[in-house]
Amino acid sequence: MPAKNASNQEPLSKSAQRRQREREFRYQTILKAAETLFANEGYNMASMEQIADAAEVSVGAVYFYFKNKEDLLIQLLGEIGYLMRNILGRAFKKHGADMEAFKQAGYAFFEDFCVNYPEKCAIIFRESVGKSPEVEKHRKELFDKCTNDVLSALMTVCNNQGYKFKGKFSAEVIAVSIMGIYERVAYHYILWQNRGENLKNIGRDALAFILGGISNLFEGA
Amino acid sequence: MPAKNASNQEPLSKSAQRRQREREFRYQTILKAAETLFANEGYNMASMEQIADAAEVSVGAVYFYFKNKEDLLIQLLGEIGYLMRNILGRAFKKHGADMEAFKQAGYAFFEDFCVNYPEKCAIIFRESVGKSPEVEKHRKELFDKCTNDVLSALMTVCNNQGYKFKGKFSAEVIAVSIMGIYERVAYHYILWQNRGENLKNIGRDALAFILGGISNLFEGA
Amino acid sequence: MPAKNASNQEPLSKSAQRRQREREFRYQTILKAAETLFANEGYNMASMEQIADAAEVSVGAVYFYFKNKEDLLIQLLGEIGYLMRNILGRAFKKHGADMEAFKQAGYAFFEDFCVNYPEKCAIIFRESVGKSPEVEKHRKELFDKCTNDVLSALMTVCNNQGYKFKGKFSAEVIAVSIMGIYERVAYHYILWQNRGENLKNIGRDALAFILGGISNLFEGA
Amino acid sequence: MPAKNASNQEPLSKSAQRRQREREFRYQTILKAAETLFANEGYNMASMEQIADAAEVSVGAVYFYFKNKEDLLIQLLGEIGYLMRNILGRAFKKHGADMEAFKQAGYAFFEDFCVNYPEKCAIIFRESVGKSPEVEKHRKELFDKCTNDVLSALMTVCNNQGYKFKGKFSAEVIAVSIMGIYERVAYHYILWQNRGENLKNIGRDALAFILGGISNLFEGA
DNA sequence: CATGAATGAGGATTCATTCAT
DNA sequence: TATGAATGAATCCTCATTCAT
Repeated sequence: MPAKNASNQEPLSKSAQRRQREREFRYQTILKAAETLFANEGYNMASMEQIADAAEVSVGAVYFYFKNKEDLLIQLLGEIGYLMRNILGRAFKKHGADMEAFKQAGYAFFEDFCVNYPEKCAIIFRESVGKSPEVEKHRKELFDKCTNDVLSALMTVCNNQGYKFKGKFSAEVIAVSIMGIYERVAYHYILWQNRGENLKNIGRDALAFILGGISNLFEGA
Repeated sequence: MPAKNASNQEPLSKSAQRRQREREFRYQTILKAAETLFANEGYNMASMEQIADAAEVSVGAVYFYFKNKEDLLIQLLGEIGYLMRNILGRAFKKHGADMEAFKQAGYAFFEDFCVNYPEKCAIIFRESVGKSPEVEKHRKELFDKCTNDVLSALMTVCNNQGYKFKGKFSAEVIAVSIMGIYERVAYHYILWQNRGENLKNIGRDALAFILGGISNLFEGA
Repeated sequence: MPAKNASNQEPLSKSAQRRQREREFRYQTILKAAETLFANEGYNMASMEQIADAAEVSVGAVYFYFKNKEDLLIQLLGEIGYLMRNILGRAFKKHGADMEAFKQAGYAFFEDFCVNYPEKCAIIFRESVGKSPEVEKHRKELFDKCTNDVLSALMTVCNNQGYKFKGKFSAEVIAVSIMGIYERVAYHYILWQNRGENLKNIGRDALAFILGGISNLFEGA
Repeated sequence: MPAKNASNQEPLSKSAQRRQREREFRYQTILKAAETLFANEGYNMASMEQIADAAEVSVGAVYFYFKNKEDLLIQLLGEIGYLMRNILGRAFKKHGADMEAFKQAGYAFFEDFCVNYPEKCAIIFRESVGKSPEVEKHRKELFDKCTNDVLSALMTVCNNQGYKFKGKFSAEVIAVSIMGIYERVAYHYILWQNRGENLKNIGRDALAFILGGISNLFEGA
């Protein structure tokens, strides 16, 4: 992630390459340690020393790779958001970008993202909430991107399948609502009830609800 | 709220009554100060001294009425949750407990609760998230109650209007989803975009989406 | 104890007498509550509110009867010291003020004072130590009085039995030493080992040691 | 004292050695500052900030070396106890472990320990009394060790000199009594009367008393 | 690059004491 | 006299951050 030497195009020496690899490895090790601690102890409770200990580096090293504690959370938010959008986006494209694909993307969110990465769920949906203006800004940006993803997907489906929105319903509100469903269902069943094993069925019900809501707003659906 | 002398049925003396009133008044003053500061500065940034200053009392007085800072947040959560459920519940009952009433309750959430009490929105949806196990417990309890309210309302509508759920869709998942929509729409448009003036239309779109989703899961709707 | 109206010799009215009695009763109730709490929770840990609660009076009432928390401890020290010296003194006089009487006084300390009043032991030997210059002053005065009691008793025995101190041994050092034995034996077996039931035998051993020490310093013993 | 790297046997690098030394030095500096302040101002009155100031470090540094204020007192108790037992033990062994040695050990307590370290006297005999259950536990452990030292010494003398205790006198009670004499004589003449210069003679009188008490309990002494 | 000791501002909390009623 | 709400100074402790080695 940290792009040292980004513009410099001369090939790196062997040892420089190794150092580059080690650097990247350390960066990820620390980030992973922070993720685990933030998720399990809470952002506020997890101290930089604990994070350093868990990553088996010194406190100073953490500050070498990250500006400060907030930065750790922001980077985490970035990586988790990237992964989440990837999982959803890939599922959508893989199934042909029609309404069925939209559903499959929803399933992927629950079954691939939430079930496999409960700690990442805890970070985006719980630990990054209400922390600081800076974090909130990044959080907003991430959620806006996701909302736009959903919105684009909806539009794509419209175009591909010849649907049209009935009346003046704001598609953005629909997208925001869908995000809300994803978020709270994940929070409720993963973070509060720890029922990962049931999430497949839960996700199917949620998607049935969502698709019902969408189809009702279309003409000729 | 603090029920001194709850079981004791002898009528209070005049001066005791006045003290009781002043007591209640102080309690509310401090709670209001905390609400404002938590919403605007953030729970972590707001210090007990600031709260005391804002309420025009001493730090000690805050600790006389509340066990600690966490308790302040928990009481706030309780009062806000009570108000929110009241607004929704009243709107539902007033309109006859049918699907129309369900919709009106949703409108009430957006138009009466969110628009009039943006700070309370900030507390339940942002500042109380991921704070401590104790706060989280109370948050979960509140959201569980709300989910149950929605669930009961759905069931009532079913019975009153002779609807039946198509297939095995879990009504609980639907209820959780609806809560998710309420929460994120409020967060997005009130806390992030500060578009209280548009919330009426936004709420109508959200409700159209929700009702569409519900009706699609009913037989004979 | 609090001698209101000490010099005024006109006989008190009935109601004034009753008030006087009630006043005395309250004073003792509070002092007893403080004793129990100081002994069991420790002087520092026991709050004035706890003391007031235990005595079933208001905080203000405690301050009506006692100047401050320190005063509570000082009064306690006074009363306990008075009781302890009484027990020892009476035993000494009752047995004729000879060496046997000295021994009996020692037995009385262990068997009558320590065994019956472990909380008072905790106050004089533990809770009043190292608290404040003022308390320490009173503690010193009390121990000085006790040391003098022992010293006088020794001298009385000398005179009565025709003994004389061998050489230049300071009788005061002996008296201080004896006080030290009393104190630490009480502390060790009552406060640390809670072995009140064995204290009779323990006291006998201690006294055998003390008497041996004394007799060795006498000529013609 | 703080044994970083205790098991690791590889020789430390030069700079690591220096760090180790500095670490140890700081630790002792802080402890010394605490000792002085506890002894002169009292444990309760001495604030962590004062201690930090006196040691010329930051408050944080104090907490880097010690868990909390209580820990400071406990470590102090440990070091002082170690020193005191060493002084006594060495004197006893140096003089041949007979009754004369026992007496010399007593002299050493008064003349070497009390006179040279009045502040340490204040800590063990005054400032550590009745502070908290944790401190009291350590205090008890220390006094138990001392009592055992005295007991062992007595037994050694018995064996070496062919003495036997007359009757059933509990040697433990004698040991506790001797500790009591040491403690109160030190408290009385050092902490209350500040008569260090007379302590030599005072100690001799106390020891005469003790030895008299002991010899009287022996057969064939 | 890595280390980890040192910093010190900041904040929550306590509790003896006061005083209006 | 009695009450108990109110005060606010005092203090312990945390922990993100820095920087000399």
